[in-house]
Amino acid sequence: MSEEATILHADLDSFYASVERRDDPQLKDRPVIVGMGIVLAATYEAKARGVHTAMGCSQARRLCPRAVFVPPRMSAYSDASKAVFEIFNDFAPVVEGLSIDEAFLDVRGLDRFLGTPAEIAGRLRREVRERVGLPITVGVARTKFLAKVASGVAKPDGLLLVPPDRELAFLHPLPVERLWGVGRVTSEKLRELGISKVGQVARLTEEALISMLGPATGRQLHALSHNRDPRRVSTRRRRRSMGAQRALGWRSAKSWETLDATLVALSDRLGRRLRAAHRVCRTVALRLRFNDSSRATRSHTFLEPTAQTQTILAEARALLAGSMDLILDRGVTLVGLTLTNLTDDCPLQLALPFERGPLNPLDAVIDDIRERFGSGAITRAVLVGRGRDLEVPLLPD
DNA sequence: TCTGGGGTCCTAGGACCC
DNA sequence: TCTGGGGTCCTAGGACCC
Repeated sequence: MSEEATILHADLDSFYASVERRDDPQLKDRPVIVGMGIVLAATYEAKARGVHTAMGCSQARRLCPRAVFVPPRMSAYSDASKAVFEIFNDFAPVVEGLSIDEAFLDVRGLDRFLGTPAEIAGRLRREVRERVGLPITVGVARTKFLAKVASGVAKPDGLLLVPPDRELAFLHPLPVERLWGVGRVTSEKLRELGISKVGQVARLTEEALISMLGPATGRQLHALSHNRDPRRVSTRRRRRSMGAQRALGWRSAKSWETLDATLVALSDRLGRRLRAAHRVCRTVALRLRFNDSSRATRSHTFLEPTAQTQTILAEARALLAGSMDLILDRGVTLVGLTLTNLTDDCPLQLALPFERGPLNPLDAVIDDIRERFGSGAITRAVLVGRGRDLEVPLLPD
């Protein structure tokens, strides 16, 4: 871990709404809200009036009558995102995208070429403004966590560097909701105990936090409240699941034909995405939401991975049929499919017994494949692990 | 304050294996 | 046959993130 603040967290402000404002000069001086039905993004004038994402549009209109409502244009946002990430890549050798509109950049060791981290952050903001026409906020700190907190505090259109000797003085007065992993439930638990500031969390022992919030959350909050975050900036890990869902509207009866048509559409969409990504899945999960806001998940794991729409659809239908009682009882408002246990769709995949021993297991696997298929059979190897797959370049003998 | 669509990770119980 | 210890995989639910 670097001793200096060299990690940047760059986050586009009100991304969708800013793109709309950039593309339509008439929106310059008015609050902009993107969404149909619910709010997907809102400019800061609208947010100041209490509008936030996932809020119903009718309520947003009441709170902010002057706002212009715009339907989303996903392809425009995707293009803008690509242009911004190109700039990110000009500024740092390692860029870790977190979503369509934010990324971590590690700028250590670039002083002589590009300037100090603060100078780099300033230039990055100017470039994004000039070349793509969008406002962006950048936080700079020694850890990923603190860089993200810094950008959150500096929003909108800001730049904030937290010097290493000011970290805890900056962090401890902030509300607990700034900690990564504190959402509605954890925040309520903490506030019931009279804990509302990060500094108060930092004064608790790890054992106390674990007994209050469970091992994972307890350990994480203890570490973060002391700004202990050893994660390095690294290029994005592989996706571990792929999903699609459809809201069916509220409190109206749905026919089985409607539900089945929804499953057909979702399976088709996911099958296409899976094949386009050259991946296969082994588990299909059906997700349901009901009139009373309760949820249920039903899943099935195949023996062999698949990317076929028909296989996915058949399993989705079986899972839906198995949930008939629940659906009749509670009324369904949302249907989703999630595919997990994703792996690469390799033309040849072998699972070989893995024995511990002095021999490098990868060498043993490679030898085995060469023995069976000839020495030219292997062009690349992918080690499938829990968190990420590792691609290993192989040199010919 | 009941709401979209896309994700990640954790927990816990049961089946099964050595 | 019973009991113990250690491990993996599957399923279901939940919290959290943008």
